[in-house]
Amino acid sequence: MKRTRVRFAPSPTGPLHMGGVRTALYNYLYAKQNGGDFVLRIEDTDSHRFVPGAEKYIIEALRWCGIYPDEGVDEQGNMVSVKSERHPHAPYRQSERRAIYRQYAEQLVEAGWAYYAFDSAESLEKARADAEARGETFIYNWSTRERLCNSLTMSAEECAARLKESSGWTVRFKMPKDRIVKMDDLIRGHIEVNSSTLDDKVLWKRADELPTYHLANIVDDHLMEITEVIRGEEWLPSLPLHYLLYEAFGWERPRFAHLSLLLKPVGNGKLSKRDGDKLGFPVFPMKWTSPEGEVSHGYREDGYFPEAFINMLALLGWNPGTEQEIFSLEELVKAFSVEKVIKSGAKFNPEKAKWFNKEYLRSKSDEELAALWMSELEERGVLAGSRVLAGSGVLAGSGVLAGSGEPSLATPEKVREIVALIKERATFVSDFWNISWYLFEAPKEYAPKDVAKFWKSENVEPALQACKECATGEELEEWIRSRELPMGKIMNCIRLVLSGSGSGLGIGDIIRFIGHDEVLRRWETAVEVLGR
RNA sequence: GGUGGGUUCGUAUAACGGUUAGUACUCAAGAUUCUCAAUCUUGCAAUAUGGGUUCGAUUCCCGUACCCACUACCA
Repeated sequence: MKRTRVRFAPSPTGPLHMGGVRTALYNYLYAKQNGGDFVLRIEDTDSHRFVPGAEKYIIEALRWCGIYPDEGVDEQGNMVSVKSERHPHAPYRQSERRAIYRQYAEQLVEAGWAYYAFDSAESLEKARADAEARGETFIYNWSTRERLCNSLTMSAEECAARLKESSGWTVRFKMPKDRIVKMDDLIRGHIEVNSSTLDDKVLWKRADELPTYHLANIVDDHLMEITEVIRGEEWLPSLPLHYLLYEAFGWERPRFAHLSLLLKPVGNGKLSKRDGDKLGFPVFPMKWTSPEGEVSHGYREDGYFPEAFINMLALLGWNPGTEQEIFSLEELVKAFSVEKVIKSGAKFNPEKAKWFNKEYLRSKSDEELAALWMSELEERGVLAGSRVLAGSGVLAGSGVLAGSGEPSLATPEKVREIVALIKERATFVSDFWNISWYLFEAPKEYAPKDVAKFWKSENVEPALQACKECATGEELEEWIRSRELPMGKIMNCIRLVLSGSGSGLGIGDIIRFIGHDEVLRRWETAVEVLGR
């Protein structure tokens, strides 16, 4: 049995988007499930579209997701250029492999599977325009190659002379006429295409003296002993070419699986960078700043847990056939199967992404969540031991957590207790503050709508009296009940005083955290601001 | 235009050719609570379309419509 080897081969033309992450994930799951290798290869044969930083971003993004390539990337997160036991197929960047490809292009020409073409960009453009004028479509293949400028239409001498000139040349694949190419896809099943409809694809580019994707890809997949190619659907139309290339080289071909595309949440079409910015959700795993300075959101910075992100992505276009929805990476490795990958494109649903994060958030321990929240609390200056407000150098004195009666700051212990109280109400750690800020600071203003509703003397007087006499939520309830006063109205009046609005945590909980003295202090402020 | 792929509630999806077409998200209602959130219960809501094969079709075949991808010396 051959060892399973798959690869993820992105092009560093920009940040990896979530569709790319999903492709990488499926490859990774497939490799691990079969005890095989997951290789990362960088396909940078397009020198014009190269974007600095993109490669680094891709590697970092995969690491954030917990996807570590077995081959191609070293422990420091750099692409490997030198062969070693761990990385026997180095280099893994195609630009560093340029010397390898040339011979294969020539081999194909010698074997009659390809030919040299000398047509200028202008002449091809003209041919296209002429065809269009006649209402036809120009296609460089069996139907036209006899009339164009290539090694098939000129003498060997002339061709040799042309090759010596600096004018440049390309190598084109000589797509056979009328061959039914029979293909099999792990996801889509059997597919047949008549080769007559295909064109003579350029294999070797004159422009930068590099192979095109098609050549480099097949050569590298062969050299790197790839057994399964799992890639995006956009490659399906070139699958016949790739089949024929394997045949031309006489190589055993890998098995193929073409993944459907990720579609935008509304309307049609594939998910693009623009949609995210427009509809307010990230399409990238991490924040990305383009060389021009344009910033795009990332799941990481927006507060998503990598496990939630990965889980959500895994179920977008695949499901195990059971009703389980929450999967760890290890569970995904066990449950995944390419055959169950959905054929049709999946519209991405940002709401569901949030739901996943919420699920993961509540499954985390209070300690872990508290730890994640600490830096924000520190910046806000409400933490015991962090006296200085970030940037301002002002002493933090507004913290009022229960204790001595003097304004006091939150201890890690308190923070953990607060987290336990609020985590079920949050989707992100960044929601915590909005939910619980009034446990750390006294409200400075009061929601007008709730003031109008609850700040009435028939509520205010008993509410104040109750707060003076009771130290806990239970006592308060008993106090109100025994006097047969309207519970909701009185409680909301108190909540208004304590939190500045008519909605939020339970009164008992608030009092427990801020203490009785602080309750009375907040009453003083409220009466001052709102009158009686 | 050509070639290929696709089509089950709004979204993601389930259903050996036999199910009251299931589940989750969203939404709505009710329960609960001092409010909100959470939670629980209930509800709304789908097999694109026309033929065929079959005792029986979401499932198999053909046509149509619609959507997507590809159609570069991009990947």
